[in-house]
Order: sequence, then structure tokens, then C-alpha cells
Amino acid sequence: MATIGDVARVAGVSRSTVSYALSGKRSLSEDVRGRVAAAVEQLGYTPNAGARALATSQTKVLGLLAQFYDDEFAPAMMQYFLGVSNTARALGYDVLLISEPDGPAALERVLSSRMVDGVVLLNVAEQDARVPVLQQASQPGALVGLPADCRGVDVFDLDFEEAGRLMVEHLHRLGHRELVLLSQPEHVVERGGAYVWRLQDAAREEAVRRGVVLHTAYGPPDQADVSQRIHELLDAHPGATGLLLNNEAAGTALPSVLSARGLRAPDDLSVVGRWSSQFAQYFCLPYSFVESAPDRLGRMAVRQLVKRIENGAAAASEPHVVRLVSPVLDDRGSTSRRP
Amino acid sequence: MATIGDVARVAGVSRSTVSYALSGKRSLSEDVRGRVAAAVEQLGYTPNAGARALATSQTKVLGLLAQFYDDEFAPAMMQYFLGVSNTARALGYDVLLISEPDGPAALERVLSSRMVDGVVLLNVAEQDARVPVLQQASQPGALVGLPADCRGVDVFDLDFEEAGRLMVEHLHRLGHRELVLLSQPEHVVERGGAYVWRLQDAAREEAVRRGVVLHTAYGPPDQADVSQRIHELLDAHPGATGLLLNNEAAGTALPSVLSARGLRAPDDLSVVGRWSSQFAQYFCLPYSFVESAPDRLGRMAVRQLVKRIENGAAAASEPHVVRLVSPVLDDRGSTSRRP
DNA sequence: CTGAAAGCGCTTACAG
DNA sequence: CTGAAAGCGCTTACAG
Repeated sequence: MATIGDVARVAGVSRSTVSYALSGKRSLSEDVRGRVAAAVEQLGYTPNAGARALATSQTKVLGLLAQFYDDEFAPAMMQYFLGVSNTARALGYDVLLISEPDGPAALERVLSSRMVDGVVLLNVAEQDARVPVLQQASQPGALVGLPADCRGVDVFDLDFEEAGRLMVEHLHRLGHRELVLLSQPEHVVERGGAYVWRLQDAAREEAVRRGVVLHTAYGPPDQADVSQRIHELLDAHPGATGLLLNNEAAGTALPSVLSARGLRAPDDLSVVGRWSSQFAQYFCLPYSFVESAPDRLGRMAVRQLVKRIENGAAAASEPHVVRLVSPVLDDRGSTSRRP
Repeated sequence: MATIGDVARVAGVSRSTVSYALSGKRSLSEDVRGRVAAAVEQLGYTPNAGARALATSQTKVLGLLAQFYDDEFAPAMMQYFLGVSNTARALGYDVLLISEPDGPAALERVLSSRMVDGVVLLNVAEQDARVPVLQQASQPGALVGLPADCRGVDVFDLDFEEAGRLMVEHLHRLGHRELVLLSQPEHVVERGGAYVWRLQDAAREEAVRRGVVLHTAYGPPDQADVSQRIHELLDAHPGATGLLLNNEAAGTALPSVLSARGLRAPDDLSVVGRWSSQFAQYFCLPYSFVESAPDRLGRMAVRQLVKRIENGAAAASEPHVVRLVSPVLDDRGSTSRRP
């Protein structure tokens, strides 16, 4: 592997000159610049990333911490990855993917060994053991998900309260007075998936405010039973004219459930889900939904993170942000005036 | 941030002694070992990964190259990631996630800058521009997917030919004589997704061999039309008693299509898919399927890759492998004797 | 406009 | 059993 010394020798200049030629940090004569470029070309020289990191204390790598659970397929995760990865590259950073079960330990490891200039935490729970680790670290971090303690970190998330209100409001305006909300399985909530109850609680409050009856339920522990759960809910609440889904698997199962019951959306039942447009597209979901915009959240998190990394002292004094993205309803025609 | 020099000072030993104490590469007195441990503890010392990489020429990082396409949701991708990431960590490696659209350039970049000790290529197409880049590199690589040219790389993939034969054989044994196979959209094939026709061609040959009529079709370019495509196929081939799916979206859409037609599996139609068990579980797919085992393939690829990285000279002489994993049919009861 | 030199934080022969 | 020193491949003040 060619080193900067090899390039210098071939070009007949010093190593520092090669370095400056590559970084453009000082002006060089046409002649020297040309000789260096030729030598680089000839030797196929690429700077060694490790050596550069050691000299500059900058790795140009971002850590991406994802939490996986055996009982989750996490279909939105991929979109987060893409949003983070693409944005990072556009800003000159690579992404180190950390998916260890023990998130706090993994975070501590990559941070203290200086493998990364900053981190993005995905799937942040309300009480998330990774957050205090990050708060102690010298590198900045951006979170996707809303923890109880947001000090010293930048936070991005969908405004799930607003999403809950939006879903209820939308159907109330169409004349519906009795709704059912099916959320993720309860174990998602138990491990700190605060977004589930943030949406649910807000939907409940909005329902009360508007005089709408709202029945709420969690998805079954095993997604295989989700069709049955939907059947049970519709059986239990025959007066309900609207179904709200905060559960991707329920969305994919719903067409056959409705078909089995001889129901059609929106004629017999109005339906609103909450998932990403990529998810809707891939699984051909014919329902209106609140867009959860995972790619956008990933992008926002990385932008803010890189800004903090590169602004150095200036950024350190800038206040940290908590940005809750307003949900947008993508109307696919699965809701209509109450029959 | 504490350095090895700080630890040495606090422990009252030399920096090399600290290094040896940490690596265990030479025996030290109880006393010294204890003092070093105490100093490390007291200072919260973690070795700087970049400095270590520079000194050892080993980054302990693996590159993971994934190709994403706008028209794909790639539900299996996540399982590959998990298989790769978990196995890598278990073997002491971190994973750099590379998802740039220009795969060959990205590969060249991380390889020549020595950011990684080796790479795993996902989604390898038959003619894959990343493969020649890898073949020129000094680091080893493992592929998931079967390229035309396998020289100098280790290759892992599901045996899609065998999968195609297995699906046909299974239904033929149950007395079925006319089948329909719905594959991925054609654009997946066009960009080199050889696995699509590897399965399809083998299924065709097996059908001919067994005297079974096999109708084949690609999924629609837009997955949103997949339900309609299934309807069309069933309309066009009323005599078909078995449906084979090499298309995840078709699997999730099928329940409502069957329901709409008043059909039931396996009473009216036998169904066999090809996807991962995680996919089947999350989307509650009630059909028998050939397990595509993405996590297992990821694991195998990483194991082989790490073996090559760490065996050094010994591994270089070892022949490269092309391992096609035999498919396994997970019987969920969606097939039965021909009515 | 260019170069010699120090330094980033490790590891590992070499020496005792 | 332990230490002084060289070296990994860069960058960047410092000097001219």
C-alpha cells in the first residue's frame, strides 16, 4: 500500500507538501500540484484513515445504535438506516452500525475508544440506559425517540400526541362517534416504547374532548394472532365505525380480516393507520395513514449531529433541540362520512 | 481522555508495560499487574482505536455493503444485517455500514483507505461491479449472492435452484399437475437478481421432468398492483391447483385475494412461498414456505471472512468456497392433496 | 511557495 | 520480569 511518503518521493516534494496538496489547505505552484496529482494517480494512493484519524482526532465516522428485539421485525428500522446512512455520506461521514443487545455497553465502548465522532441513537425509550452514557461522553449525540431526560442531546421524533389527535379529529369531523384504536403489543410499551402510549393517551384525550367513544387495545404478544385480535375488537364493538391502527402488522392483516367479514373500507368501516409510506407501498396497504417519516427523522438527526461535531466550540454553547415532527395524514380514501 | 501514558504514570510503570498488561502478551508480576489495573480503573482508560489500528494494521472493523433500490423495501435486508452484525461482534469486530448507490466506488474507498479488515457484500448480482473491485483489493471478502465470477472470494447463498425444484416436487407429490409461480418484479431480475431466474428456471425444468404444467409470471413493477396480478393469474389459469410465490409482497397480499375469491388454502388452492421465518412471523403469513435464512447466510459469511482475516498466510492459500445452502420447507399446512 | 520536525496514541521488536 | 525506543501514516504549527 502506497503511503504519503511514497507519493512525496515520486513527486519529488516533501510529505507535508503532499498533504497540503491533498487537503488544499495552502496554495501550491501549478508545477508541484501537478506532480503530486500525477504521483497520487500513478501509485493509486489513498490516505490511511486510521493515521488521519490519529493525527486529526476526527474519525469521520458516526455511530448508529439500533436496538433489536427478538419479538420485533421492526419494518421501519430499514428506513431509519437509509436516512442516516445516506445523509451521513452526503456530509462526508461513514456509519458504524451497532446492534448489540447491551446498548449502553456498546455505546460506552465505541465512544471511549474514539471510533466515532458522534452517535445517533435509534429506538430511544423513555427511560433509556444509553442516554446517561451519552451524556457523560465528550462526543455529541442525536436521538430518534423521546426520552424523559433530554439534557445535553438533540432529540427528534414524530409528534405522536399530535398523530393521535389527528387520527381522532379526522374521523370525528367525518361524523364518526365510536372508534377503536389498536396499538402495538404491550411488550413494546413495557420496554419503554413511549410512543405507543403517547399516541394512545392523546387520542383518548381528544376523543373525550370531542365526545367520541374510543376503545383502545394492544396488539397480541404474537403477531400471528393479530387477525384474530382485530376480529375480537370488531365483534366487541359492533357500533364502532372507525378503526385506528398504530401497528404495522395489523395493517397488512386487515384486508383479509375485512374481506372475511364481508366489510369494505370505507363503506362499512373507516380506517386510518400509522406507518411509513415505504411500508404502505411495499405491502400495498390501501388505507389512509399518518406518515411516520423514518427516513426524514434519520436525516434530521444526522444533520444536527454533524453540525455539532463540526462547529466545535460554537456548537457546544448552542442550545440542544427537541424537535417533534408534525404528522401528516396521507389520504388514501379509506375514510368517509359515517354511513 | 486518558492515554496509555497517563496510565503508565499513575501505575508507575512504562507505557509498554501497560500495553502488555492489557494485551496479556507477556507475563507480569502480580504487583505490576494490579497497579496497572487500578490505574486503568481510576482513569477510566480505553485504548484509542485509531492509534491501535495504526500500530497493528488491524481495524477490527468489517465493511457491510448493501445495495438499496428505490423500488424495493427489501424486507430480508434487516435479517442479513442482524446476522452479520451479531456474528461480527461475537468475533470481536464492528461493522461499517455502506449503503451508497455507487457500490463499487464506496467499496474502493473503504478498502483502500484501510477502514476495514474485510468486507461482506450483500445482494450480489450475477454481474456485480463490486466483485472486481474486491478481487483487486488486499483485504478478503465474503459475498451473499452468487456472481458469475467467484474467483478470490467466498460465496454464500441459498440454493435457489434446489428451492425451485423443492417447491414443484412438493406439490407434484401431492398430486398437483398444474401450478403457477409468481416471482419478483422483472426489474429485480434486470438489475442482476439472478436468484429470481435461478429458482424459476429450476422450477420449470423440474416441472417438465415431472410432467407438471407450470405457468410463470413476474410481479408487477409497482407492488401496489400485486393483488391484481394474483387475480389475473388465477383467472388465466383456472385449472391450476397450486401457487408458488417467490415474492414477499405477494405473500402478504394473498390472504385478502383468496378471501375475495372465496378460496381457502389448502382446500381450494395449495400455496408455497419463499421468504424468511421472521417475515412469515411478523406478517402472520399462514402459508408453507421455503426458508431463505438470511440471518444464517450473514452468519456464515462473517465466520468465513473472519477466519480469512485472522489466519493470514495460512488462509490465503486455502481454497475459496461457494456454499449454497439447501433450502428447507417449513410446512404450515397450506398444501394438501389435489382436491 | 515549500520543507524539516514534532506529535497524535498505540504496539512490539530489542535490550537488559 | 521490565523499559527505552522505533515505527505505524498521517497533519500542522514553525521556520525559512
